[in-house]
Amino acid sequence: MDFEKLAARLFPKEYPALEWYEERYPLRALEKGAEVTRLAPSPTGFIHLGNLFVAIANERIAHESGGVLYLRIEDTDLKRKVDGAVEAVIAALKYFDIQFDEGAEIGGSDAYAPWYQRQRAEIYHAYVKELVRRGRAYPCFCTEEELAALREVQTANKEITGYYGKYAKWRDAREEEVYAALDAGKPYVIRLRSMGDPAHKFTFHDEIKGDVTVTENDQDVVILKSDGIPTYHFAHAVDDHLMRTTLVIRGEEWLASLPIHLELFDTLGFRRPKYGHNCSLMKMDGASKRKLSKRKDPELSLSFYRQEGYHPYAVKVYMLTLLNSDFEEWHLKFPEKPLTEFKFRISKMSKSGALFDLDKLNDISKTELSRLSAEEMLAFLKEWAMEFGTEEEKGYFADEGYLLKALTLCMGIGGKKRRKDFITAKQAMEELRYFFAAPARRDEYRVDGETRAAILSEFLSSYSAADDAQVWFAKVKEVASKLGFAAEMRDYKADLAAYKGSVSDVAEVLRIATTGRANTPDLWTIMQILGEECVVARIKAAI
RNA sequence: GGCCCGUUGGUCAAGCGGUUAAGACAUCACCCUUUCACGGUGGUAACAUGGGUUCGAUUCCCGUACGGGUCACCA
Repeated sequence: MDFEKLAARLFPKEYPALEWYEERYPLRALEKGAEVTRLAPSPTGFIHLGNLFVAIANERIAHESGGVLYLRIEDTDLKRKVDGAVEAVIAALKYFDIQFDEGAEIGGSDAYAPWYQRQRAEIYHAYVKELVRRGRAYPCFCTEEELAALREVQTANKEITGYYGKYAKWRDAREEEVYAALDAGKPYVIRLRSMGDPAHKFTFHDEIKGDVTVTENDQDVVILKSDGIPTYHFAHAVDDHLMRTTLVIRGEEWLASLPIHLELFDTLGFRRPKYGHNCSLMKMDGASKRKLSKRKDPELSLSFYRQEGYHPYAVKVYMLTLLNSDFEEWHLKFPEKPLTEFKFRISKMSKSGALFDLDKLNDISKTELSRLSAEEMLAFLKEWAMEFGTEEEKGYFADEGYLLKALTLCMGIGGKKRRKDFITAKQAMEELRYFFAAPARRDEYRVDGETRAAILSEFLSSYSAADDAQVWFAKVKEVASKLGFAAEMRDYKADLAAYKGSVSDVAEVLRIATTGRANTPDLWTIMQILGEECVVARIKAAI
């Protein structure tokens, strides 16, 4: 077989010599030890927690080592492409504070562009042509049906499935056959002529998994699809080499195809990058664990967390606690320190998959939200409400001073005495509702209507917004004793039968009448914020 | 099914041949308290399993079980 002739036939176009690409995309001038990492999503428009998980690891390692994080778009599969997906992915990652240095739509250096694989077709062709010329790649005219039939036979014979060795029909096809097929205009793919020996196993050092045994690849994998676009495997090799990636951190689902990638790097004469295959985030599905899936877990998409109003910082903190086991302790010790000061290490990443724990995320969210200053909280709530809130909720921001007051005095935001009432912005807006709207009663009264009316009227008769907290509560106690409730909890507990209830029952009636709910922050404070007129009106309405 | 990876409380996890086997979340009890939230104190709860190696194995080796990943012209 005349490979030179075949290469010219397959790729009539003259491409620059491969050395030209090496010079066009030179080694990056970075400090020793600096890692170049990347995120390479395919534009399906869907990005979930698992993607963020990997993204944070890549970002931390690149930036902590003084390196670079870039964004490449793997749009080689037309079937999966969704319009506007790239923008959606970038927006989602930006929301969670993933800072790229360069890449698609990032606006940094374009020295290693283009960033979309579809725009890199010529580069791939130049390399494939060279491979054909060297006899290391060849055209294959098998149809999908033929390949499916082959798979069936192999499965029936309990052999390894795939296109390899004696099953690689076009691997050593005669020249006439190849040209006949070409002349007939048959569609074809280009395959790698693998030189691997499946009997040969070797140890590969993975940055996360440690030493793993891998078997040499002997599959003549497709490197160029019939539409002239490379498969992931080939694009990975060419792009990560030319973009000078030093460390590839990706999901462990890629570990199985590592032998292919290694052979590709080697036959192309590229220096292999380091690899770290991290475990996927898992989720309980009935009684068993399984990795997060785009299709099955829409509630795990990043947009879901935005809609719910989880604070991006909290999500990031949670991801980091899963990513590096000692992060949680560090963050507990230095809650004020910026996350970037934590010594993130790839070696501290877990080898086994972690189960996503919503309880834990919620706890972290409450804590982080309670640490926000009132102004930060206001800004956070506003941003969320303007995008996802109801019209009513948007209206809460008409008087920001009032909302700020409610947040500070009542919810204890930004103060010393912190409450942890809120998990999400969505929930916070619901909790804040009674500051703005007449209470829709959510919780039921426990005392009967008659007593209730008596309590409320009695309270109203002496209520004054000018009273301080002590005086106010003393008056509530008076109402209690007047109506047969214990003014002191101590007395009540000592002799349950002697009273109709305690002052807490009286307070509950007042609380529900003014806010609609049995559980709220300090009632006196709430009344101070609402103002006398409003309180009186609400209580009257309740009577 | 073949190949690869993993297995410490319900969950995330420290541990790297000798420990009363950390810590966090969840859970339970109590304290604080006009409710809730916060905070405090304490409790329940774990080395998958069988063999080795060793004076001694959670830790090292082998098998078994269980869980996960992967076997495309998808990434």
